[in-house]
Amino acid sequence: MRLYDTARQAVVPFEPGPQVLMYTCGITPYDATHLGHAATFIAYDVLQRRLIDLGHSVKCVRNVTDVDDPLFAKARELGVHYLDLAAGEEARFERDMEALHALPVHSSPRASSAIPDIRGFIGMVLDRGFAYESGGSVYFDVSKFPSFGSVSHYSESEMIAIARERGGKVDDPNKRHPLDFVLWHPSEPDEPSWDTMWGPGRPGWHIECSALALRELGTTIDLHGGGSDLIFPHHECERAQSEAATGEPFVKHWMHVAMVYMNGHKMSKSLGNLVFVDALRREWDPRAIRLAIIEHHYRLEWEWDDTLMPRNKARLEHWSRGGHGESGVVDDVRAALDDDLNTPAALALIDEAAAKGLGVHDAAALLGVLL
RNA sequence: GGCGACGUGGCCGAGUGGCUGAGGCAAAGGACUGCAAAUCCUUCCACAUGGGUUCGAUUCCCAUCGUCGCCUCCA
Repeated sequence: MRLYDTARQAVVPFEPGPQVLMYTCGITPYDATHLGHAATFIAYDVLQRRLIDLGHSVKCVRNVTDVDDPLFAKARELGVHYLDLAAGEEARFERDMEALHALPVHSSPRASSAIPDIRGFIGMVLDRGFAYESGGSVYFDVSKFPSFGSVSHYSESEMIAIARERGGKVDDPNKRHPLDFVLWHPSEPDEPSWDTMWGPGRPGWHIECSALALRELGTTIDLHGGGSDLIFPHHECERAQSEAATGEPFVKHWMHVAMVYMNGHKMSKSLGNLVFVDALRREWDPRAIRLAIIEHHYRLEWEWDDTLMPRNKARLEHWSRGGHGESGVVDDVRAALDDDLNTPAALALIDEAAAKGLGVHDAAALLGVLL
């Protein structure tokens, strides 16, 4: 199968061994799952299904970021403990994913479960000389890592210029280099804090994924994913610290899922242009929601609009009318998926077969849609 | 500013180096109806702009313009 690799900026063969090690960045559970989240994880679900269909076993880890600023802020606002908020939202996310018929992932480790791993991981980075302590924080030393930027393809001078332009942490006097990022930093008074040999505090944003990937999957993983908004800085920093810690390649293949738009803008909480999965599935068959998502190619940005659900409800009914006899379209669907996960083409093939009155149950099942 | 994506008829949205071009919605006309709705039939309308490559481009390349995204909150 061929997939686009963000780091190589090209569609390249993706030919993992019998067991595929896969890590996708999950959610920060402080609010309901919206279409953008669903689209991301459904894309990886379709990938997983095809890999299993090809005979692989897939070990997919999807973390839950339950130690993070937006979660603390929301918990503060609601007056609840951040872990209570996280547990509730995580459960809601799981229900949404289950309703959309997503395969269960191998594990969904929480950042809060990884503090000992993070401590050890930071120790590794420090021991190998890629990080330094300063002012109660531990920073990654970007100057020691020349290939910083090779995932996102920003040059160092560009990143510095941007950082300087935006102000903020560039001028942090504890930093040696403006692009150095935090591995560990002191907590605010009302934030959780853990003791370490370099001082009390909490993990930096990127470190949990590196520590969890190492803990659950080992030094080198086959495929790492997430939303395209995570490419920089998150995945750039993650790769740097992981390779610094282990000395081994971190990720063989980077796969990012494009953003979903609504009313011409990226679906985001600040704009309020959100469609929540739990609200949507009160009104529509979850299979139709899945179809509405995979009607789009994972790598292209797309816009949510009101015609999507009626159209895909009709599509679902159309497909269901065929008999159980198989049409031979399954192999065409496989070929479409192997071509950079071309789900729009796969749907078109099935539409066509269904229009001829052929059975498309197996082909639909390959996409995670049980008729 | 850097990087990236995109720009197809009123709207959404496939697709292809060659009589130019799915499908859906909308609209118009007709059939049907007591009148409508629904349904069915028919019709209308497009490949951002300028170059280049080519026998020939909407499709490939370059530039321009435009829209949008990312740039340490974000799937």
